[in-house]
Amino acid sequence: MQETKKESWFNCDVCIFKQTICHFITDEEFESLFEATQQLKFKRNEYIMKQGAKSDYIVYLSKGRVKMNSETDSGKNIILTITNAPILLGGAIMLNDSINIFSIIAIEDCDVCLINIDILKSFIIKNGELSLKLLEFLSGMFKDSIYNFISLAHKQVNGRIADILIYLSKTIYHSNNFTLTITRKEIAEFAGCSQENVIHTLTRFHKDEIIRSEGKSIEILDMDKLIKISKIG
Amino acid sequence: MQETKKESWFNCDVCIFKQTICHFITDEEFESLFEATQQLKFKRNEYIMKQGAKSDYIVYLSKGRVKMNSETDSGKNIILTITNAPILLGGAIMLNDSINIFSIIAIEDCDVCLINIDILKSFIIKNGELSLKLLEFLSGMFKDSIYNFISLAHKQVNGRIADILIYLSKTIYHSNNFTLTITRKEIAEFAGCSQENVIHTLTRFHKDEIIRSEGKSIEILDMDKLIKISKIG
DNA sequence: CGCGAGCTTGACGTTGTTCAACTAGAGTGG
DNA sequence: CCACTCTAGTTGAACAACGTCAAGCTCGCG
Repeated sequence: MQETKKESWFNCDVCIFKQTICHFITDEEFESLFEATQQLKFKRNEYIMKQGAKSDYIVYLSKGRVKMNSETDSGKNIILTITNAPILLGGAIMLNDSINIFSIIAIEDCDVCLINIDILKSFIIKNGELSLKLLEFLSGMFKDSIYNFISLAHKQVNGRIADILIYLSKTIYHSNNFTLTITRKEIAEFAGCSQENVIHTLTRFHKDEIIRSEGKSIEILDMDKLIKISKIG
Repeated sequence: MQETKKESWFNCDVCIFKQTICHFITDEEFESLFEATQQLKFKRNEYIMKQGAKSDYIVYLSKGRVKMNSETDSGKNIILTITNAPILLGGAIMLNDSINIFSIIAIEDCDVCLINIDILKSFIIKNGELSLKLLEFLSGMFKDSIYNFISLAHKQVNGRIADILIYLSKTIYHSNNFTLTITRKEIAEFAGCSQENVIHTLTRFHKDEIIRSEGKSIEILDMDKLIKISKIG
């Protein structure tokens, strides 16, 4: 986790955040926002935003994949959702008070911009189009969490694992044949079940020739069947 | 579900939405927004906003209590959260596209204003402070859902029912001694378990003198114990 | 080589669902 | 006034789903 400011090794010109959000602000405004922005690199398992802590920034993830993690006092974890770049992730600002109710943790090497909320807020007040765009952006991050919530509540493990495999393939790795960057334990935390249950389910899917599962490598052989399992629950 | 426009039987002067959000817009702007606002009454079990449907309004709940409900193809329901007036509830606008991913259903008689999104959007663009306030308001509605999600994923039925009882007492009915306006089936849908399991758990709590449960009437006798059960899971 | 982290397997007990039968109260119609 | 029906709530027993535990495996790394 190293910081290199002013001498940006990120190319802001290709940044979605700059292109869409900052499209509405002047060059000088962008400069002052940029001055107050930290550009950081995170490695796997490093905290980008910590549950329980105050944060005065929102996170723009320009490269890599992260998990939103909630941990109990007893040390149990659940993963609200997994997401990948490019995306804007707001912790505190979206939740009305300044304390994060979940953590954002890198599951791969990530490039991140931490954008100061106060300065951004001052622009929002001056610029309505910006705020509308921001509203759209930030709200998007909840959608996946809610979907996962619904999946978790409605379905049992078979269906939930099917959902997760479909989600990983379509939204996270963009392929039917992908190499996991998360552990079975993390899949279990995502599905809200035990690690052993994940493994049992995966081997069952493997035997039924719905997927090919070999260590970190997973290939979806029969997407239709997987969707059917997801629908049944 | 009857409509009475222009001759408002709601008193806008005591409306939180008007006081906070509309504080930032002019009287004329408020008038034009008011013209495009439907004031409606809903009875128990009526849909205020329907899952799968498009909606071009956000919901201001000025009286009553509602549930956010998600239903599967197979007819199973889960309740994302229950909330009460006064509160602003956005469906589509918060979720980046125009299709509602859950329903909002009255669980008691409700007074509701349906506020046109397009007109509101035009004010947001013109007025940054309004949009900031709106962002805060709308984001609040997700907080409870996320908390419930975490409870559901982390805990087993004992802890989830404890969570729900605490939530109902503190946030919904504002008393340790309240009369339920939802059925056991709805508690089950809230807790993500079967109706029988809810009843078994409630009678267990009753026998252990943690609560007094008599039909719709519930009294929390030992809040400390309930909190302990919630923490253990 | 030895160690540890991640993964896998099967046995077993707990938790929770399903099912079926029963109760209580509210509304309806003769 | 009494049947009747409908809905909500309740109970217990059988069964399935799931978590826990314990043991062993594999692979990368010092």
